[in-house]
Amino acid sequence: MVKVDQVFPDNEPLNEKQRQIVDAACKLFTEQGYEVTSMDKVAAEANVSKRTVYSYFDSKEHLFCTVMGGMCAGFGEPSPDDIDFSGDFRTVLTESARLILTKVTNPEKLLLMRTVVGEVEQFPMIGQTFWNEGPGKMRDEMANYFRRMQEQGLMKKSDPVLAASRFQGFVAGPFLFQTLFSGTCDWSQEEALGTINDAVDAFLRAYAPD
Amino acid sequence: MVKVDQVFPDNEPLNEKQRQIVDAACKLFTEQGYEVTSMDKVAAEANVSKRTVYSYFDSKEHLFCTVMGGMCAGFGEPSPDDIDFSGDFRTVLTESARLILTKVTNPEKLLLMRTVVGEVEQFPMIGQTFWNEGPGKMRDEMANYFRRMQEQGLMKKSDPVLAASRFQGFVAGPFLFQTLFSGTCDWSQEEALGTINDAVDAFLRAYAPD
DNA sequence: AAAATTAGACTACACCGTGCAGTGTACGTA
DNA sequence: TACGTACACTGCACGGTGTAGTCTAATTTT
Repeated sequence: MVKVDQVFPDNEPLNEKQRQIVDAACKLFTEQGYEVTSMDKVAAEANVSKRTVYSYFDSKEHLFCTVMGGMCAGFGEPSPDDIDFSGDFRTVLTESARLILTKVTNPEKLLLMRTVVGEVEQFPMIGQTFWNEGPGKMRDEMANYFRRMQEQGLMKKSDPVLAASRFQGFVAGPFLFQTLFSGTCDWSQEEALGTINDAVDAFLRAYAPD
Repeated sequence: MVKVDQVFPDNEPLNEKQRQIVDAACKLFTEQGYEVTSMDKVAAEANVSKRTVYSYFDSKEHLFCTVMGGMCAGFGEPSPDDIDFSGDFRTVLTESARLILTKVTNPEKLLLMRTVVGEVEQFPMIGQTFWNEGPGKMRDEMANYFRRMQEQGLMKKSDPVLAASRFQGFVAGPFLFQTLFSGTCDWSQEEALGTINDAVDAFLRAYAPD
């Protein structure tokens, strides 16, 4: 089993052929999953011979872990580190909600999420990486922020990690659950982004300091 | 493509062999997914010859849709219909949160959820069925309840469907997202159930009438 | 010229779905 | 009791297909 942290071992930029292969693999793996995607399809989609694919990647597993590791890192962008946590509570929550919703309503990121969920049983490291780079990181950053806010008396006392995940669920749940499970969604991307104020207002009512 | 609503066409009880096959298929499909599960494995797990499997199910697709349809129906149990919506707001919310969390922390139901997410691209009907029997039904029942509460002035005015999905995300998000994406969870099942009051209190603060 | 890349054949294997000969069992008939 | 029959089931082999990964000889690029 190839480990995700073995991929991209150095920071050498990918050459053109590698780029084509990785792009094709990203597309096919996220659209069809690991099993259904064959190395022949990858080579064809990349306009490259199968032998060239194998000259850069030892095996299908290796290729899969490489591209998934890269996409998990990409999922983390834009990063919660970019959020300005110095504004007032409402502003920070609004900015955070926007970050969450742009990801959760992005079609490519949704394909990635679906693939991660579908393959995490066979490739546990992928799930760990995705979580650590994406929702887990966001959750922990927000939890730290909530902790500071509570210490300053600007937020109701409560478990910061739990509150942070509740915020994520509160903001993203309505769109993410339906999209993941049913493959469709009652709301468009614009409608989803239009619910940010509603979510922030409600969350503020729940977590305003006593 | 076999449609889910073609499965279990009549209500004849399954005989013993059928039961063995369906049980084995449920186990393997949810543990490994559609592609990795072979009909030979199903037959072996069911202690039945492959020929017998094919005497009851025309194809692998047919078997998959049958067992997934059955499991989606099973996911709906216990049903939101069983909730007593006549109690006060807090009681109904607590009961609903318990229903959600017992499902979301149930290992077998988690395997089913993961499989649905993973295969919904290849089998869209499965996703529809799962949604309609499970989270979608719960959401709509709660939305109707919220609408009635708002009409009676017992709940803050807001989009009932959105509020219902927010409730689901608020209650289940902290555990479901991490379990689905990373394959692990920071909280045990007991700890998750222990957060019900916290969730209900916070939700009540957010949606108390003006 | 040397290195990279190509197309395509090839191996070894797994899988889906079928065909078939033979076994076990229940039940009806002499 | 003895026989015959219907029927479900088994075990195994097989055709056709798809796939991971290798090999080679030719071609292109540097």
